[in-house]
Amino acid sequence: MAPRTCSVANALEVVGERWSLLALREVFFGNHRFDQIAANTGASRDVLTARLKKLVACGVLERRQYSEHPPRHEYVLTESGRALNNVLLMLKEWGDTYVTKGPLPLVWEHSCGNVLEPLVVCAHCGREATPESLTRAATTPGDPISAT
Amino acid sequence: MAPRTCSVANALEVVGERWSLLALREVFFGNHRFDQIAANTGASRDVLTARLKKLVACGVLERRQYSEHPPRHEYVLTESGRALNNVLLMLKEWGDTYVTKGPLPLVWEHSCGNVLEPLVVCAHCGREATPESLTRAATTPGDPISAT
DNA sequence: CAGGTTGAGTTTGATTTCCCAACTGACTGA
DNA sequence: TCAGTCAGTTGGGAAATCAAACTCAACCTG
Repeated sequence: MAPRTCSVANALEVVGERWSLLALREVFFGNHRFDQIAANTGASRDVLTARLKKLVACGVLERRQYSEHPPRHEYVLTESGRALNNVLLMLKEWGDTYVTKGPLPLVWEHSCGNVLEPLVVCAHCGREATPESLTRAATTPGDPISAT
Repeated sequence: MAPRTCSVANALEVVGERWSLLALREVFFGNHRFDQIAANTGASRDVLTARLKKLVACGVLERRQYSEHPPRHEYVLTESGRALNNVLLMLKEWGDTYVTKGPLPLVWEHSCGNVLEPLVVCAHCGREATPESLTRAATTPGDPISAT
């Protein structure tokens, strides 16, 4: 049986390997350079090289030259990379709530002045998207959700 | 330099290994049994055994006996596990938008009747949480975001 | 201009994980 | 009795990971 075709799986093919999301977190934080990313994530340098290369190849990051002599590059987010902010926000929220013990290492303040409590809502009605509020709208026949 | 303490990293310690999130996706889909999860994710059985064990140990899944003779178990989501729905939704959305080619394998319909377009908003003001709308509200001194 | 530092990786060799297929054991159903 | 299901476990080879050392080019310092 072939595994389910699924955008979650596709997404994880690109950013699901170890260190990828942490490297992206650093770029979101404004750390665009190899050594900063390596130090702040704890990834070993060879693996980080491979991850950054892959993220560039997949269009999540862009490798941009910021100095000619010596040639130096920095990593910046593409549109696709910026869109991963939502994933990182929800992962952080889940980690804050269910994993991190003690004081939170980081708290975001939203532009409205409050501490950010992220919520996933339906763009059409603005109500929360809970597991119970969702039903399958369309799939190819023969690929039911509960297929074995 | 020690890596940054961060709830994203903590979250990934628990659900960041390969197959963990896909296994959880299957449980969300109503597939609670080992063989179904193995078949639908494509994970090898030994790795899946280890992942499920870890998710149970971390309180994301619960292993529940549903038959005594023979002893059989199924995996169900805890509260912590259900809270991961948001992460999966955003990963799916990102995958839909930036990775999956061709028709989407799955479309959710929200209870409001529309196709779900998930949006991350601030629970206080209801406006979207974009990278630009966020500033650091509190951190321990000496751990600035851009620390190297 | 010798000596040290920075930045961005490569290389190396040992360790750890992963993958796959086969196997087990307890049972069911024909 | 014989095949099939379920939930793993075992074994061996392939692949990925780790940490530390190394490279190379350029810059900085006195």
